[in-house]
Amino acid sequence: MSVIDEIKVAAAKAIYDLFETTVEPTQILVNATKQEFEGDYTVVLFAFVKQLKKSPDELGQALGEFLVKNNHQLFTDFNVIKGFLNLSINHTIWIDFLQNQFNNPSYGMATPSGKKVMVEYSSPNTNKPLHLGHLRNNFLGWSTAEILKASGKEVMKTCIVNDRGIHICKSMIAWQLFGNDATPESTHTKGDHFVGDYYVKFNDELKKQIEVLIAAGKTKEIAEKEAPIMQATQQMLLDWEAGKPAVIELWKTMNTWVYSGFDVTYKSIGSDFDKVYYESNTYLLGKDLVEKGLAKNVFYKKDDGSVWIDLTGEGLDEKIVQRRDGTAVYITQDIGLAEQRYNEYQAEESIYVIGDEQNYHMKVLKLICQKLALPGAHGIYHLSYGMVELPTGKMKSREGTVVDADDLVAEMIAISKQKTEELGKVKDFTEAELNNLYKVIGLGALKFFLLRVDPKKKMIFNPEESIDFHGFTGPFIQYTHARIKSILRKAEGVGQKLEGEGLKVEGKASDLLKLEKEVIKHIELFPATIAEAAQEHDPSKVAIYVFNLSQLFNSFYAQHSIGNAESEEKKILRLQIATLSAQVLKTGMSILGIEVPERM
RNA sequence: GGUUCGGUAGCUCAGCUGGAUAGAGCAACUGCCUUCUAAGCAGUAGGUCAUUGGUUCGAAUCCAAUCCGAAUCACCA
Repeated sequence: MSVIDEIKVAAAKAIYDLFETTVEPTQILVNATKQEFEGDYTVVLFAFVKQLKKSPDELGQALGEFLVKNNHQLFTDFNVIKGFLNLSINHTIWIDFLQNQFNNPSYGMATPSGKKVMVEYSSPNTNKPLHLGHLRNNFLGWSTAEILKASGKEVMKTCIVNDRGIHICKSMIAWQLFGNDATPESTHTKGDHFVGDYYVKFNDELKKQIEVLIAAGKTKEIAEKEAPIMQATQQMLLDWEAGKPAVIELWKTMNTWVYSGFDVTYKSIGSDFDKVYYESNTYLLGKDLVEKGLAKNVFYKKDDGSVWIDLTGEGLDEKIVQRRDGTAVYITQDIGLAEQRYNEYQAEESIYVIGDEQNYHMKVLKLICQKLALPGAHGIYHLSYGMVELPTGKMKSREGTVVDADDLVAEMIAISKQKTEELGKVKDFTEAELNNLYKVIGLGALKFFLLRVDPKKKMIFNPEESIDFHGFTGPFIQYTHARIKSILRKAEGVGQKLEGEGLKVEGKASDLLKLEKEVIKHIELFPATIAEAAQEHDPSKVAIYVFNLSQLFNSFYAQHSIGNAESEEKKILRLQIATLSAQVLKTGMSILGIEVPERM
């Protein structure tokens, strides 16, 4: 139990003992005491003033006296200021905590609860390379999954690849027309970029053909439909659905190219999946659910044969679930896939990491699943994230303003290389060690930048200014970790003492210095932070936490010598603080998907 | 037009289940490397928390209205 929880329980008991009034511990508000007041944690009293018919000062005084008297192992002192009961925590609490945890490599990890969660993230199109928006999606999904694991859940990461449909046929047609049998190998191009280039070529050609038709007097709409390249694409989609061997063969070949490219990118950014679904396998799902829905009167049929659901009662619109020709629409596939995944895995929560442009779609999806009474419906959760925009506005592929994921990663690594060389601290590293370090720092900066803000907020990415290596950044935390490890290496001789009998407190606990205590207190909040981040599906909580811990440790470091502490006892205490700080920074960063180097 | 989300320092963001004098980072300015890594630390300056009203001991936080911005409301996916 965390210290804050202990305070809540003690305060609830005190209120019961003093006033014979039952108050739930969760109703008691406990905050960190503001710097300018004496104390560690503060109980806010106003909430109980009416209920207990006491003035805030009276109540605080009575409660404070009772708590200090009856919980002297927890509290040492108190003061009451304007309705706030400030409590000083017994230093032995912090020392004991430190003694128990400093050598625990899994500190912060909750015990497994056996509860299953599925996280779907990264839903790439096989006609476009990954871009900056995908990076936010990938980092968010991956990190959310790790945070859930750390909070005790069993997590399955999944991906759904959008590998079929009219847009996929576009790059296939363009390759047939303009490819001249070129391959990624023959052109030395990464497979996903190779295919993506043909998608661009398709659009260029289409534009030309439309202009010709418009010049011949057609309207824009008609020209778009009648353009020969578009008609060829429509035909190819029909051929694909009919399973025409030549088309399937081409489709498979080009997909292979794309996947080999994606693999390289996913590997470099650390994304992995326990299960990958392909839309070409799932796009026919959900049809039987349409029948069931009709039977249950959840859906209804219009005169033309199309099937709909009326969600106007929920403040939404009418939504089509099956076309008049009997084919399924996008949302129908999603319903079918939701059902299939629940049947396969029975996750109690199913998290979809998808951009906020699909808020409406996801709301409808969940509602329909609930109305159909699918077993997993209740657990559907849309982890909605805001778009990543450039200072010039939204990224637009037509205007060439899309920030490519591979390019960006390469640029980050180049910047970290340049900065590292300027500082010149790791000149003895081997070539391989250096390259690894550049990658760790560059990717760390990028991931931290994309994860440190609230997922649901849209963010602006300024390539020139956004990526800094100072302040609230990944490298700042990596640096703090590296510096701690340097100290620990130099103090290796006292390692046995650290792990042996440990620190003797013997009534000297009261001489915990302010910054020593502040660092320990913050470390003590780590499990609660993970639990909160898991609860809210919000990695930024962890990013902010590790940043604050780094700041605190750096202040501590600047003010107090660790290796040359005033006494042997202090030295051991500070080494333990340093050890546990490094441990927590490493764990915290690792669940964000960021490595921390031993040296930098 | 309907729905949803957002508006906090010059910039990027925390804080939002109501609590003490609204916090960080960047940028600007001052100091600190002959003792553990200065990718650091200490400090100065910078705010009508979009606006107006309401709820109450107390509002950046809750409610209402207004203004501004975004997303979405396809027999596309």
